[in-house]
Amino acid sequence: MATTTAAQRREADRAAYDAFLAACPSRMVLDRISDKWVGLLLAALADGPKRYSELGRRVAGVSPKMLTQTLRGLERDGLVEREVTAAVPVRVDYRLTPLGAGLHRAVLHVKDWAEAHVEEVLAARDRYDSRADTESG
Amino acid sequence: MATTTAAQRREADRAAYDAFLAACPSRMVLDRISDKWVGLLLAALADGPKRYSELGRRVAGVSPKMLTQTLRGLERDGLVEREVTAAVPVRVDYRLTPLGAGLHRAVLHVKDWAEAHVEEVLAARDRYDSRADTESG
DNA sequence: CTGTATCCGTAACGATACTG
DNA sequence: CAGTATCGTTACGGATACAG
Repeated sequence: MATTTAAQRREADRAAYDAFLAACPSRMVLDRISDKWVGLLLAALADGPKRYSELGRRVAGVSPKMLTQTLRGLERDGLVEREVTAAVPVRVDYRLTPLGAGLHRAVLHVKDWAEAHVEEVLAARDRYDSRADTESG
Repeated sequence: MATTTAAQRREADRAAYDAFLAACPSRMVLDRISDKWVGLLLAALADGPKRYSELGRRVAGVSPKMLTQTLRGLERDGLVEREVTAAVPVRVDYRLTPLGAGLHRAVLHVKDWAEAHVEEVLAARDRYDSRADTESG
């Protein structure tokens, strides 16, 4: 009965592995910041609290659904704080918590690396693509 | 004819915005590391070169397709190097380039933050979920 | 051993309309 | 203003079979 070994082995691995990942802090955070809008939102909130609609304008292109959804996720993780002011038109402000600010700083390191090395990456990309062209021709 | 203003405005914004994002270094890198397997591969390669199948085992659960696809993306960006040894069973090793090692270090900052603050995040999450339960009850 | 090509299911995302 | 609910699409990831 070794005919399904590879597939079943992978499946078994994946089970144990998923459990492991659920407890893996870096994986959890990587998942968070990999959300399409999280990085933008963190940046948008970095220089002070913003209203819901203000955020909608700052990250240009986000739908209400994704804005709310992303904000909720961030709020759940204690990264942003939601403050409701019960005025005539309701007013809601979002702000980074200290925790959220910390994450933002960590992500900033990645951003710094990116800005410092983007040219090298782009150059590598060009080289790779040219090579691919050459080899197919 | 202002009935479609909001939608069309968003669409227009998104066009300009996508162009902007394409040139945004941090966005580009965030997109890279948001690839489900990039983080794991970076970590797997951090302590030295590995063979294709070795990587497959280290990141337990990855399919050949995703392994190759991710490796190719990394190689294209100059983050990993692929070395083929034309032996009887073909042998292929992958290693981090200096560029790739640099990115790994940047991501490590995020990992460090994650490990330092995972408990706070988890606590926040519990609090949020309890609150949600309470409010619906 | 090291991939490549194909098919398929899921889940993320986006657009829209509607509510408090 | 600040969301929520629903629907459609699409792109990502996984399984499988096959090739060099």
